[in-house]
Amino acid sequence: MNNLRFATAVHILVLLDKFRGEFITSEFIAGSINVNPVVVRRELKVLREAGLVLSKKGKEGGLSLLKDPTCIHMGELYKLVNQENTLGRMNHPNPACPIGKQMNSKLQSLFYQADNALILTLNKQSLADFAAQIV
Amino acid sequence: MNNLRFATAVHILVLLDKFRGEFITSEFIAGSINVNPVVVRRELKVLREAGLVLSKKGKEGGLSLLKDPTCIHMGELYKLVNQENTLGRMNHPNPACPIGKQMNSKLQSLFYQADNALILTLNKQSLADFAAQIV
DNA sequence: CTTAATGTAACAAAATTTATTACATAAAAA
DNA sequence: TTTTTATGTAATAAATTTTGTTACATTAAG
Repeated sequence: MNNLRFATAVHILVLLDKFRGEFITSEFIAGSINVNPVVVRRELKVLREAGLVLSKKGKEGGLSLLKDPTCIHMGELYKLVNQENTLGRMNHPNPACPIGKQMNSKLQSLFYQADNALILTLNKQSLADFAAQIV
Repeated sequence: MNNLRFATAVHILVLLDKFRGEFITSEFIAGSINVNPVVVRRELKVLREAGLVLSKKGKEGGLSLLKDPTCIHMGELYKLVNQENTLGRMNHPNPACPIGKQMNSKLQSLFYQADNALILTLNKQSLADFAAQIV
């Protein structure tokens, strides 16, 4: 997760929360985040497909928050934008090594536990909670 | 953390644990992990500087576990190999945007909380615990 | 019909990560 | 003392991932 996706997704959702009821453009969002609009649209696709966001095409179109921000939890969002293991990738150990060949199955369960614990922690905070910190 | 560093560090330490008392070479470790020996030595540098590992140069040299494996905790190890935020990087929002300009300080504290929770979870498991799963 | 928006593919550029080569240094053993 | 075998690390190359950009199809309001 050495990327900007979580930060970008949160930023998008906070803006949508602050402009609840209205439609704002990806251009506007991109201007606030300071990235290319296409990057924003790519992230919006994920949010839309997860049912968090509504998009309206054409003139007077734009984006709008679809789901209740008190029901959008940060862990859920993290899972959405990060499909990989939080603790990173795994090697492909030498199958001829009796120790190495057992490594990945044990790492996998450690990674799984860690991901779950992280998501549970993040789920304690909703988008509404987070956005409320921003005046 | 979209890299192999944590998996690599754990693998190294498990091998050192299994060969406790002996010196094993970075070449041997690399052979088990299936990576270049230089990658292993780079990681060993971090482990050595943190006092986990002892290295002996020259003929008959190699690596050996220095610290008691029941006192090496996974969270500590994770911190060692991952200096960045677990939840990723942050954008550089437009300072002219009243919402955007507040984003990073709030994200920073969320990131901090998440990192702490993750490390606490990982610290419940020691190297000894982890290695014991591997016969 | 014009205008202004999303949606996406295709490609380019940048940044990060891993692999490799080369060689200095150290220490044991012949 | 010389040879052998290790670590340590710099420098560079290659691969992969991430982000940026361009282009254009599609959609809908006015």
